[in-house]
Amino acid sequence: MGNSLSLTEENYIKAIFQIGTTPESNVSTNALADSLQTKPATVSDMIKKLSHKKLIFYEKYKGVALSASGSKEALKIIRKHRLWEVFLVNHLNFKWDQVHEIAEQLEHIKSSELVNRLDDFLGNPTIDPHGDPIPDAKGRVQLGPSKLLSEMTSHEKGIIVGVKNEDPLLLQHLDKINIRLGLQIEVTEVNDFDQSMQVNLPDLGIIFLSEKITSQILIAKNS
Amino acid sequence: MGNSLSLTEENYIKAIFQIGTTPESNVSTNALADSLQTKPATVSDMIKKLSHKKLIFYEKYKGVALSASGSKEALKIIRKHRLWEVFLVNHLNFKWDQVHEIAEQLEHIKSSELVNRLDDFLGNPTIDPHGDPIPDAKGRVQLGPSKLLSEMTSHEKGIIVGVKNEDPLLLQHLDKINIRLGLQIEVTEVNDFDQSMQVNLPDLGIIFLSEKITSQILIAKNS
DNA sequence: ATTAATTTTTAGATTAATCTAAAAATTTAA
DNA sequence: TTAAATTTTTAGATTAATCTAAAAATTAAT
Ligand SMILES: [Mn+2]
Ligand SMILES: [Mn+2]
Ligand SMILES: [Mn+2]
Ligand SMILES: [Mn+2]
Repeated sequence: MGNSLSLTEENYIKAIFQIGTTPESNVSTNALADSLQTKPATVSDMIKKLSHKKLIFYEKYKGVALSASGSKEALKIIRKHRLWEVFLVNHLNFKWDQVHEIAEQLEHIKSSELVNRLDDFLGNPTIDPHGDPIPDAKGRVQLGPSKLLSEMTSHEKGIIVGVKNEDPLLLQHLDKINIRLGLQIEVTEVNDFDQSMQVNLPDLGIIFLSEKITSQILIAKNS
Repeated sequence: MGNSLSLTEENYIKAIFQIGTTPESNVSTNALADSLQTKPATVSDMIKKLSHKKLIFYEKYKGVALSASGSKEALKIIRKHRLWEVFLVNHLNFKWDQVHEIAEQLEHIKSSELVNRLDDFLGNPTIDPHGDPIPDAKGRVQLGPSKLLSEMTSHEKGIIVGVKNEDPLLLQHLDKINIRLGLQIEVTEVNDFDQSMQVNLPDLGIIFLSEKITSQILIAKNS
């Protein structure tokens, strides 16, 4: 392995990993350009380079998918990102809406010794502050099955285990209405017209949630 | 301040700070090229850029010195570097010879909130694992007066407060012969021919040190 | 099945950071 | 105080990452 990825290459690999639903599903040039806030022409150039390095599979006009080594790299970056987020929240008292941007920088620090010691220092956490699973040193992830709150029906119960994205405005709003990971939640009513919901939460009682919110909250698939 | 320094610019600013003995003393193009492991031609280009950004004073063929804003930036980077070193040693159990390289990366993470929270988390340390002073949030350093062990004479006593450089081989050697910060040391003999010394250390007793070593060890100037 | 719209790629430039080789200025030595 | 040595700067290229504009391929719509 005479390779060390540049910061840009790492960001491409991570984006391909996160956009691709399954490891095989191809990611389009435009989707990457959107995600990386760059232009399709730039992406075209870069994917040629990554393909040449055998990190992705690429056929012209057909999009890209990560190779085995590409996936391995992606998981390493994601592991670092999420471990640093745990550090920032658990030890530096950041709020969950403040850590993503800093972790975007810290995920590029190169030292496997550092990552593994950080992992131990944190107590080998399995999820990050947003409920996302943390890959272990070998890149393995243990992801419990979950569904969106918006997919639940009246009288269903479950436990909040994650949020779908890390938009600070969403996270701050959830803070404001006292929704956090680990809470038991029960759907008391679903409004057919706009998919808004009334839910019952411990202590808080019944609150109203729009579909904008319920489609961002992950609930453990019980049993 | 519409400025954010690139990683490269930060490294130049830091190098100028560390090479320049006093804030006024001019740093030569070649000295910078050596320190940054690059070529003089490259340095010439970059110092023009930094001068244009008013981070340094520069006159052709006369070398460079940091401006007030340049110094401020340098101190911010050095603060981050040393705080991260403390974290790595005190919380992740790295040895003092393993942290410099990782800190070279971490010092470029941009978030003043992060640095200040890290500072608090670490208990607002005033020195790093090598005895170097840590600038506070306002860039102030409190540096106790010190001298080199090699400058001491027979029967002088003092306390080891730092090492002059962070070469892992030096640090590992000091570990091996059980020399560390905080030890009381007494010069028992100085050999005029090669400036080698015999010193007395608590528990260890009398050991022999070459000038290569004694010129790297800092002793507090007592009172 | 053509045509139109969209997506993707190529062509040609630009910027930051770097290099080598050569010219210019400064410093050191004879 | 000239000449030699050293240092520093300039000139001209290169590489990575980016852009705009235009061409080519694919996909969607008549
Ligand atoms: Mn994140
Ligand atoms: Mn996260
Ligand atoms: Mn260091
Ligand atoms: Mn240090």
